[in-house]
Amino acid sequence: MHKTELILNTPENFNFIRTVFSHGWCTLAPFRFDKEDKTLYRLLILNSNFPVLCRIAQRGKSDLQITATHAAEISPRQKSEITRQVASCLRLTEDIAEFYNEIRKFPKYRWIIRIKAGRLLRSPSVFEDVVKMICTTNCSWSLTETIVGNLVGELGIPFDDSQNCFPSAEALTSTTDRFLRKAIRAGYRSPYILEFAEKVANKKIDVERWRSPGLSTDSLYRELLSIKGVGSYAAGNILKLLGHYNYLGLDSWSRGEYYRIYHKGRAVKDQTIEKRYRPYGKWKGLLFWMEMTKHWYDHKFPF
DNA sequence: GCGTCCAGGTCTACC
DNA sequence: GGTAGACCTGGACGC
Repeated sequence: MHKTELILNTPENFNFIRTVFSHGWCTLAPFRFDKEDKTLYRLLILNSNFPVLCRIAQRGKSDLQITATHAAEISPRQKSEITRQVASCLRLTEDIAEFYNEIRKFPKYRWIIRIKAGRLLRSPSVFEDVVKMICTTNCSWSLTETIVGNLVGELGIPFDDSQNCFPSAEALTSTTDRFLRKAIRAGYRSPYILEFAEKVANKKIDVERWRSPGLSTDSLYRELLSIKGVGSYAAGNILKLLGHYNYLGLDSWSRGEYYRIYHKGRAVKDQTIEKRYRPYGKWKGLLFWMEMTKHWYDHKFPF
């Protein structure tokens, strides 16, 4: 195996741990976080079929150190592709300052600026984020981990005996509904995953384009809802990973947190929740998520 | 050990 | 546009 050391500069308002722990993605394969060493591990794919294991850790105040392990020498272009993918996962190029400027007007939310939170970890590809989001619907987190772990273990390109990359759309289309149900345990989500993978593999939709700047949030939301298995919860949260925060993406967990924080556990209509966050405009989805997960930062990350 | 309920929803049919 | 019922799985819970 070959090793390559890379340095990634980070913005002043970036916090590595807050970003890794922004939601549960860091526990889903092929992400892995070592809490002892405060190190994020991630398998990346270069040139469609060349796996690279990245060990990502804080180095000093404003740098990340990436230790890439790979089976053959890599070119300068491949090195820059590694840093590009890691930067994209950690949202390093996203201008979070605009969000901070907006919430600075509200003293109760200044804690977000103080701890440099607000960047949400995402996958190297939109395809992976969408598949994973479908796998979070209507089930426990442990089942999501099982389904994603099985997808990676059964269909991903192997890096070594114990670690695989996230499978491509093409790899998923080579399977069957029965395989996804029985071997992957994806249940009724199986035809949804298969249909989405087929659309991507056959280039009927170009989901990676969704990360392009300047796209209309509402048209992206409608496009997401047209994917079978993606409803308002999934679409709202996929949008957050695309850098659009206009939708709350409510689910039973976040509703429960809202009821607990604002209504002593009593259920209220979704419209009531929407109304509370309306003043925050295009940032309301991000602000909602930060507020519902504040206790993770105060106490302990639950995953 | 077994049955029931429900969890970080969505789809379809029906009104 | 609103609602009811079906849908996979697996862990928690009561008996």
